[in-house]
Amino acid sequence: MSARSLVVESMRLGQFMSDEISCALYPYGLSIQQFNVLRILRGCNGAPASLQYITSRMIHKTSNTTRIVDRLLEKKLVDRKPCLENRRKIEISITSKGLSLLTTIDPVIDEKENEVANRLTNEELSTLLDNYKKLLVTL
Amino acid sequence: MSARSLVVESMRLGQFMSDEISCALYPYGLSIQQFNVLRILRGCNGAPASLQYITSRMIHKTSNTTRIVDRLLEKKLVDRKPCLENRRKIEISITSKGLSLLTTIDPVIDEKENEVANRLTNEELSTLLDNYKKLLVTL
DNA sequence: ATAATATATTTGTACATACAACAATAGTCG
DNA sequence: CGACTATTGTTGTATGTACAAATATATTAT
Repeated sequence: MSARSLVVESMRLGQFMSDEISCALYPYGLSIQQFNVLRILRGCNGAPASLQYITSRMIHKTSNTTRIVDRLLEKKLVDRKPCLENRRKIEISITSKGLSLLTTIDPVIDEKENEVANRLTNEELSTLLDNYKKLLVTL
Repeated sequence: MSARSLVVESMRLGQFMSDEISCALYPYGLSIQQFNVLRILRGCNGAPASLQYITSRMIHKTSNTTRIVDRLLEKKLVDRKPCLENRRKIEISITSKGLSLLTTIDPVIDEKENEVANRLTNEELSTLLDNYKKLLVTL
């Protein structure tokens, strides 16, 4: 009985978290995946990233990074250049417009994240994250 | 720091669970949402369900139930009839073909669910589900 | 009874997901 | 070099997600 609940409730919680963040992002015109890509790029500290690298960091591994980056390009939040050393690759980097949008959004997301996390004690939170790790092992 | 992890890791785990189930369903030509709807209908024990009822039970509340039911109809796994008492409503029920497909799939999904759940002790599992409830409260 | 409102479902559009096929380039080995 | 294979990214198609508008019917209030 609990086995089924575990799967269903984990999906439900994941969806809930996703909804909370999507909702907070709505006023800024970003989808959660677009936001995710922007944060990955910011994490590169100026170094350009390949599509492959971005994909490897995304939550939904099979989502189509090409097209998500296309939309960020249209909004001029990222730049895309061919890589000179390896012409199969492209180099993607966040623009200053992208960085400043993230700076605006950061506190909103932080607050949302804290609001949810505060429903648990620190000990509960740490135990929960430990259990996530046990569950996430891919065999 | 853990607050951000909580959100991201909850999404990651939800995605992982979803992937596991989707993958198990692949040979049967059902998406996870289609499977979900079939199980909801089976739970009705013969009583027909409205679209509204089905939507209320789904994990992704905003998904478009009309179109998911359309695909189940094409596969003849469900029936759709206008409701005589209330002509705005439609009555959806699972067909015997749908029921027998579920019977085939059940053990496969059960095994997958147990495989994941067995990574935790019963106590860990029960604590985890309790914490899910605390997190899922909609304010 | 008519108008206003609420309910139940469908349709439209943009975006995302999942999978597979394709094209271009790079690396390897005869 | 030339064929083979691997890597990197793009494109196509079907399905699903998210939101809003439209349609049809039912209910409520005047």
